[in-house]
Amino acid sequence: MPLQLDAYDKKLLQLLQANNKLSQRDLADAVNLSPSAVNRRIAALEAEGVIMANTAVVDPAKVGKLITVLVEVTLENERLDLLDEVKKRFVECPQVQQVYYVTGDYDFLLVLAVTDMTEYERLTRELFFVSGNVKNFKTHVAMQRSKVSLGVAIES
Amino acid sequence: MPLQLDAYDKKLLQLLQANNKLSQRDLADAVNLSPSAVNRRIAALEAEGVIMANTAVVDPAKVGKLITVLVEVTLENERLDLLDEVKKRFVECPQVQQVYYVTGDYDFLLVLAVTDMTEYERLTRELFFVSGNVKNFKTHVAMQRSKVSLGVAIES
DNA sequence: CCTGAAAATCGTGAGAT
DNA sequence: ATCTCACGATTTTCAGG
Repeated sequence: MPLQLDAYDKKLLQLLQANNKLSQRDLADAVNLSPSAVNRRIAALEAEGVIMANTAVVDPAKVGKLITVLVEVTLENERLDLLDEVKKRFVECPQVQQVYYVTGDYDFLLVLAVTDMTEYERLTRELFFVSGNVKNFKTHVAMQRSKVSLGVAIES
Repeated sequence: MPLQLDAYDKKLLQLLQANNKLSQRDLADAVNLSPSAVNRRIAALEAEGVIMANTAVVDPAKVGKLITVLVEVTLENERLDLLDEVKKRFVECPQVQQVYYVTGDYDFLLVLAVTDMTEYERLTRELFFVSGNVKNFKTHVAMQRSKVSLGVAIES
């Protein structure tokens, strides 16, 4: 499943993860290919799903989301349909950035970007109490977001 | 510090978080402005740091990073210089996607994308044992990455 | 602040290697 | 697979409201 990526593809992925607004000409210069070769390779990487999305990263603080919260959630019951129901609720909440279903002493880890603790408290009600399937949750407030990316290390 | 963003800016941010490759003309149509107005506003959002980066999101699995690991790290000593030293090590590691310094019963939460558990084990040595300031760490392997984004909810 | 047009730059497909 | 070239589209700047 890890596809065949040659050195050109890897270099392009590194560059595009850092800045996907680089022109295909500049990319071409950087990797020593022609612009049209770059164009084709990027199209292929997108078609194969290696590049899943192209996004602007917004600073939460600059749009009023001053608080990042990490939440460990433990379920009452892990029956598949109940699990999916609660997962769906997490995923669809716009303040929830990330949802991981994990091994270990809790079931989900959530990352949220919220305006203030009042908003967070309201969300806890919507996300955890309404369902009835959440046994407990533990809240951690992030004092620092020292590194926040989705960047993947691409080995040369 | 939450800047003055009008309805146009907010709509543009929503659209660009979903897809920053939309042409300025399409954006202009979507928000009912001229393309050049859109151009100016995006430039301003980038200059103000509201848009922090423009990135291609890579599927970790497609480039061989099959495992996502969440790690809770507890330090021995939170003296500022020691804290910065260990934080720096975390941030600079390319397999580490995210570093949060948090309140609660541990100090850091890390998100890593790794090839396999062998690579993770090697990294634990580099990141946790070499420093000497890590009291303990708890590893959670993500069975599902149900939602992974840096998207911020922009209230209309 | 905006619009609209001109100028510069860029993406993309055709054809040849 | 690749490159070069040319065309159409896009971005960007600037004059005027």
